[in-house]
Amino acid sequence: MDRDKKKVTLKDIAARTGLSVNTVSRVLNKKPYYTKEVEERVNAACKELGYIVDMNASGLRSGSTRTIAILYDDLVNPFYSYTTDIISKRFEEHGYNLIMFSNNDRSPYVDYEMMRIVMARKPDGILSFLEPAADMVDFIKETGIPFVIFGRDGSPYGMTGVCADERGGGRAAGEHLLSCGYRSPVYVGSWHDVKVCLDRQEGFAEALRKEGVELTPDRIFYIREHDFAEMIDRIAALGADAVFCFNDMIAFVVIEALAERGVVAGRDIGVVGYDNVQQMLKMPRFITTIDVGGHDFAEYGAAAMLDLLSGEPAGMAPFTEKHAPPAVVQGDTTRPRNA
Amino acid sequence: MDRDKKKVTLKDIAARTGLSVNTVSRVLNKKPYYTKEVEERVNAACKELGYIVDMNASGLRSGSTRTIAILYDDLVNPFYSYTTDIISKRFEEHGYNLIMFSNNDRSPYVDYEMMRIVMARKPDGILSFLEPAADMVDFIKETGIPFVIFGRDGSPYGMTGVCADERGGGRAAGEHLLSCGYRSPVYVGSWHDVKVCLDRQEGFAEALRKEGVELTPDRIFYIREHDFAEMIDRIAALGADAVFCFNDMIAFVVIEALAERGVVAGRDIGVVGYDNVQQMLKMPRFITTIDVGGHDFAEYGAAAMLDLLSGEPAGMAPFTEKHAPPAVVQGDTTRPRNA
DNA sequence: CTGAAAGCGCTTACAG
DNA sequence: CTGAAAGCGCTTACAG
Repeated sequence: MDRDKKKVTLKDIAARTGLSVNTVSRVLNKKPYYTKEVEERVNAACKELGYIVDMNASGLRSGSTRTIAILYDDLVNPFYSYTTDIISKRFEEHGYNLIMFSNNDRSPYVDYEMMRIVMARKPDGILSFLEPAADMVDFIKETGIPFVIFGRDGSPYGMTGVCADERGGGRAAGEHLLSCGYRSPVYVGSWHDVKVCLDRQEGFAEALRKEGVELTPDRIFYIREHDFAEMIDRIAALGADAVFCFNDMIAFVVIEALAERGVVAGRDIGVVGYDNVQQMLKMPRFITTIDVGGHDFAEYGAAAMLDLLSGEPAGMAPFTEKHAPPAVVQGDTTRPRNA
Repeated sequence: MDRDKKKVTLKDIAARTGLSVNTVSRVLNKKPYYTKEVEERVNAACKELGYIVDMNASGLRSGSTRTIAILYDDLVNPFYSYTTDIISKRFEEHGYNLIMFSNNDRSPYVDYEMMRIVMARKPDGILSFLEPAADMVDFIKETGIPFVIFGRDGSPYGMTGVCADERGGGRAAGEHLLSCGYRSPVYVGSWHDVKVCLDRQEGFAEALRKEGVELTPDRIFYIREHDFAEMIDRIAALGADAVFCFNDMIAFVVIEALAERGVVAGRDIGVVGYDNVQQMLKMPRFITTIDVGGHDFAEYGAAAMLDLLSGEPAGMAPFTEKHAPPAVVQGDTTRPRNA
């Protein structure tokens, strides 16, 4: 293993073995037609010289870079980092590496500026935690690159999306709050135009309506579109007795802000989040949340992408058909109230 | 913007403008020597045809791929995802993209198998949350690729490492536990051979010793090397009244396991973590932990890498010289005891 | 200021 | 079964 400071290329292996670069390449890529003896000579020389393939050169010629782009807005949310961790491991097993692209929290959308940077890397596939902007849908399809939207419904775009039963999750949250005796809840979403956000909202409203509680527009907030302090003030002013949040990260900041006003979650107000990130972090249970089965969900997303990459249609059964529906995980932030 | 399904290359722009690919390339890379008129023609054609550079081809020829490799073992730990998020944003501003490499939690080390896969991508720089394995130090140096170890001391390897005052953090934890009246603490580290883990341990032991409390070997555990259940049993059997954990993620599982045995953190036993991940997640404060200033720390790491990439020596002042020392953040998991 | 040629390190046809 | 040639899409010297 006497490696040189200068980089070792196929040419060096060819010279060392007396073979052509062509043959060396064929052996390393396990293409048919070479003798056992040649194979051993090549492998010995590679080991001896410390040969490492250049995937950039390989990708340029072959058209496949063996990379997957991951598009996200907030890696700190454990829902994303947990999913990314699992997905990256699965991809690495298949010889793919992940390239990360953050939209710097600008919006919940993949826009042209972002796609430019992504396309410059010529990924074999794109896994996005963001929905495509309306004017990007055709662009993305025309690239011909497998595109999987994770945690978002793909059907509005005619794309492969991996999501769970979002309405069902919202309903579960609503039913839980009602069963605890909360009668005056509000919803805190992320963005008004993100479909999963609306799905959870509608499922939530549906469950409330069934019991005669109306989720009127003044009880619906989008944290990314409101001034935060003002939003908290209005929730307090409404005399809300419960908050259903689009996800746990939103719930955390809401709980914190309410606490600063002396309103304690679980005691003075009920709070339900979504995603069960405390389990992903192996934290002691704290928040009442909706669990969609994060581990299986991530695996399912990885499988969807690998299917597309192997040229198969994304004809997977929806996640909800093969897995348990979203379920309430009871924490300290909701409790039965004296009616 | 009538883009074609087939990819648009410099050749197409050259044909469209009547210039050579050479000139087009020079304009796009803002190399000196071209007229304003040529520049405008090139830009118009690029926009019209939807040209996007191929960074693989560019990197192959120029020798710089504009990518940074990130090496990690556990992206779910918010200390890593938070840092990665900040670093990736900073790098993207400078035209670099991140490629992720997980060692699948095998060990706290970068080994040859991992470096092979990394090197195949020809990154311009490597930012590692893992220390290099002993036999990898020379190999890594010989690559000539800027290598920054984040959250780890680089000096044992003669490499650039970004870490805070780890001994000081351990001391702070020890002093805090003593000041609360805990007299019989244990330490739960990660791996016995990771320097920061030992540094925190030694700082901790030092603070205890000063007050006549000895951290004997039977009171030191490494979670990655012990059977977990057995470790918890032994902590209970020792009659420990406090636990200092290497980081918050370890503290979380320890708190959970103790709770299952009816030992409640904050009530029956004091627990101190490290990193203040609850703040990174904007969660309500829960655990007592040591804060090193995560945001500045990440920025500092990004700056160290960017310095190296621009050819400057990594002659930065140690993080601790320019920032506040590690400090205790009081949570619910420790409280003053009746002496 | 612009262009023709060479070459980065591979893989892909195509010959033999 | 192996090799010589071409080419992926760029950028880098080098001419003019």
